[in-house]
Amino acid sequence: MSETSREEIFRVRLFRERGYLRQQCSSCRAYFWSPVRRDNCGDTPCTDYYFDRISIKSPPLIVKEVRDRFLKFFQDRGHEVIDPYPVVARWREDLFLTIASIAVFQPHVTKMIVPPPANPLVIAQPCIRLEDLGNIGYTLGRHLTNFIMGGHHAFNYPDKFVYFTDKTVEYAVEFFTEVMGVPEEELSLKESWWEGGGNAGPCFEVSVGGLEVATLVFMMYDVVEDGYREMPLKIVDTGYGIERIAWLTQKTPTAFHAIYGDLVHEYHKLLGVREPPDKLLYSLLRKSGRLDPRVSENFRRAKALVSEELGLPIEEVDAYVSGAVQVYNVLDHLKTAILMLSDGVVPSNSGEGYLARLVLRKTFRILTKLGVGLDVLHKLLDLQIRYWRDLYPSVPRAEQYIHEVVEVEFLKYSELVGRAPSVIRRYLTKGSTGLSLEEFVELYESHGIPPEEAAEIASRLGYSVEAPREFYSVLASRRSRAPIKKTEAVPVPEDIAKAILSLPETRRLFHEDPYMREFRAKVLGAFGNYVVLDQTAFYPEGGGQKPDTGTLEVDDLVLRVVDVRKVGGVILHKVDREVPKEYVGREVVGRIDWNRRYAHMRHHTATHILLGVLRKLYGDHVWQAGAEKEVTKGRLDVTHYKLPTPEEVERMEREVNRVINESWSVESKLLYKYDAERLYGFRLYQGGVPLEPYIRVVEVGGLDAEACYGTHLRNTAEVGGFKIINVEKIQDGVIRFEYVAGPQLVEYVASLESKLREASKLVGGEVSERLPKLLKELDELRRRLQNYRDLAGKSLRRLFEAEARRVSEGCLLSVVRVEFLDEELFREVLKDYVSKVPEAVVILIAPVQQRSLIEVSEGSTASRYISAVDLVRELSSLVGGRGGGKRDHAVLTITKQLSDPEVLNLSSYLEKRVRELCTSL
RNA sequence: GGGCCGGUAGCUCAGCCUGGAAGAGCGCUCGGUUUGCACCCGAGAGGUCCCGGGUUCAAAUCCCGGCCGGUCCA
Repeated sequence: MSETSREEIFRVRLFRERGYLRQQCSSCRAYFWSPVRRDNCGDTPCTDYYFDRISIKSPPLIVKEVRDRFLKFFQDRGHEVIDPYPVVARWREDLFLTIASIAVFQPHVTKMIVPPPANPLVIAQPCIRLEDLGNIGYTLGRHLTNFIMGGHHAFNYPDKFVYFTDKTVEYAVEFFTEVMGVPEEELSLKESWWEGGGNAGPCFEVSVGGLEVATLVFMMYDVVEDGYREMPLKIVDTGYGIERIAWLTQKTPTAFHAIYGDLVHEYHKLLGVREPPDKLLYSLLRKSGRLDPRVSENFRRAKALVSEELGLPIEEVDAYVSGAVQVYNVLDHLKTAILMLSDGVVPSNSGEGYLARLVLRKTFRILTKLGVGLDVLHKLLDLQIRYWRDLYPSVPRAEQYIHEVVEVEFLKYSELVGRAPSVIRRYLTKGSTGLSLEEFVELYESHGIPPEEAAEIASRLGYSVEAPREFYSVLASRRSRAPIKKTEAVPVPEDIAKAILSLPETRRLFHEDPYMREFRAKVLGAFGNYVVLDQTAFYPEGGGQKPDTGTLEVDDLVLRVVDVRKVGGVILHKVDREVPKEYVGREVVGRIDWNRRYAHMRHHTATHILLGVLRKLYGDHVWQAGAEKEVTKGRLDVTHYKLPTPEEVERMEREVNRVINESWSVESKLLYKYDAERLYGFRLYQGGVPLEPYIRVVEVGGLDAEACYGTHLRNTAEVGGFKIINVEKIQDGVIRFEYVAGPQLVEYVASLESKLREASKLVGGEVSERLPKLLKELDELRRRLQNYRDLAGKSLRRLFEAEARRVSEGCLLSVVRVEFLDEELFREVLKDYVSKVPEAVVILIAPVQQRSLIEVSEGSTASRYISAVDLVRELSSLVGGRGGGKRDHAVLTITKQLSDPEVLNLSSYLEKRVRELCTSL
């Protein structure tokens, strides 16, 4: 975009009409607009904060009041109010969390796949951003990990213009001056450029007294490889900082005071932290405008300035501030965690669950440092849950879950902390000079111990180590930013996918009548092994349901359908042979393998019932994390934080079977996306969010409603029966259920019975009766074997003693031949014997079938004269075989049976040789 | 989804790099000592070294595959 046209965008109607001046900031050189002359752009860090000194007509407003005024303002001006979406962006593949109000409409609306729910619209969207997780508190609340973004949006289509820059700026100025009562001359609109999520556009940053309170983005470009490409859709994307506006009206020393009200005091009390006097905080606030307090150097300077101004010792300022910052962190993080948990996140080691764990662990670290435990944690949670009841309706509904799962997480964290010292000790004994940078990294990445903590524990263990300064940069540089590869498995060969682009959507008979087994259709295309029809009852792989198989008959040719795939709206039948082109246009008769399909339908409907039962039993945090429906069984993975007990599993089975017995009807219907969402909420999207304006909703009584492509039974009774056959934890926070329905249940029982029968046959009677007896027998045999081994050991030892000959002062030689091989026993007896007779040299010769063994063992005295391993090497050159060992113990294995004369020769040679070796010293 | 760490006695762990007889502390049992709070002394029991395969005369140790747990990241 050229400079001039970019400038043009910023020259809006209101500026011309009211004589706003375009000026350049003396500090950041950016251009900005204001009705009066100013030296700077009015945003930090170009100015100090002074919003608390501006006289604003609005009374002090809490967050909820600001939100309501914001919504009402835009509602009065023709915007439809849209209910906020969850903070977990389940509808997006590329995001875990809702980071902005516009995220709600990406990508389906911004890519023009689906129209917006209203146009223009306004939304007060709770958002979570964890980028600043480490900086919370230092900026006194300018940065938060959660906030409400007030967004009014207009989507301008090529053929339908709503409004763009002029109106947007007028709304902003009117809102801040008329509704909030900010004197117009205090408004400053800085020209800027916004980019994110693959889109870009010019924007205004609206500031009041140093505080940026809104951003007005005019999204109009796609970011492409070599620059920008104009979008057909021009979007007004605004973000009003609801919390910041509340801060502006309340003029409290920090945004936390404005957001959390009395909770600030109560949290200080519960955490045992001294609350800093307001005077100190205001002084700090003033200093942190021009200095970015996220830079630790700046933060120190700000505190030094405060100390000077108030005449307080720096240590005191330090103590006050660091305590307060910890409290602010706990306030902020717990609220973020509560919001995530309320929207059904289950903490885990991957996905959005990991982010929830991250936030919680950071909080726990502070709590532990402050010496606060579970009881206080529950009180802290209680206070916030009560405080946010009205503003976030999802919070009170999840109250019990929040308490439970936070406790589970806290206990896990405590275990981690308890493990840390022993882990660090292991690293310290390795190197013993302290901890290297490498080791710090490994401690963090493999064990979750942050460097500060590692250093502290190490120094407690008597090592002087400091957390390396370069740690985080090293860590960051390691993060390979490998692009998220979305290698979508190509369902069909690429050339065929291309070839069918021109074909019309296939009429889906399996949706119109899931019970259709036979149908007539016309061949629209034939590509090698693939056939496209004008309509079909064959279900393509999708939604975890396996595809149908069956036959297609054309004239007298019978094609076996081996696979069915969907590309866009076109359904492809893969058959067992090439289909001649001339078949295009002919009529076919399709027959699907009904037993297979009916089994799929049973397992599919059973899956929906089970999910509904699970959500009823555990709560709304139960989300489908994956599912598969086969002929032999169904499989459902769900998010939950602990393995179900056998009693719970029984209860699930009873509940599902009750639903089956009561013959509930199952309804499928096509609904407009936004109607469906309004009716059922986000629980619809258990299996992902279809990017389509109309959604197929499958509803099982009042129990479950899901967006689903699959084929379902008409009535739950047809499921026939239900049994869970396996429950396991496949990942932290994810539980897998496997189950069978209908006739498969009989198959399952039959296979269990046959296994049991086989086992009974093997043990010779009823398994539960025979097994204890067999075990007892085994025990008895073991005991008896032990007796014989003891006996053998004793006689072996007696042999050593009987054969012992004094060959020299330090050597007592026994050469013993045995006719069996029990290396374990040999070792036991040998070791015991030589440990009691230090002069002993015992040579055991065991000539056994394929493998003869010669084992040399020596007492401590004898091993000073003779090296067992040398002796063995010498022997191997004499009689062959391979072996080795150490000075007091060695083994030689010969891969044949030694003959009696050989053994005799060996014995006399050994005697001679040992005598030689002992006396030569 | 990927990287990294770990799995040895009931518990906490050493041994693994560099292959050669399965170890320590705590706990447990018995005996002595003591009867003041982590007693002390002596003796003893306790092992699928996670599983499977490979290399080797020889594998807890080396290599490959898997399972389980943990952790960091996307």
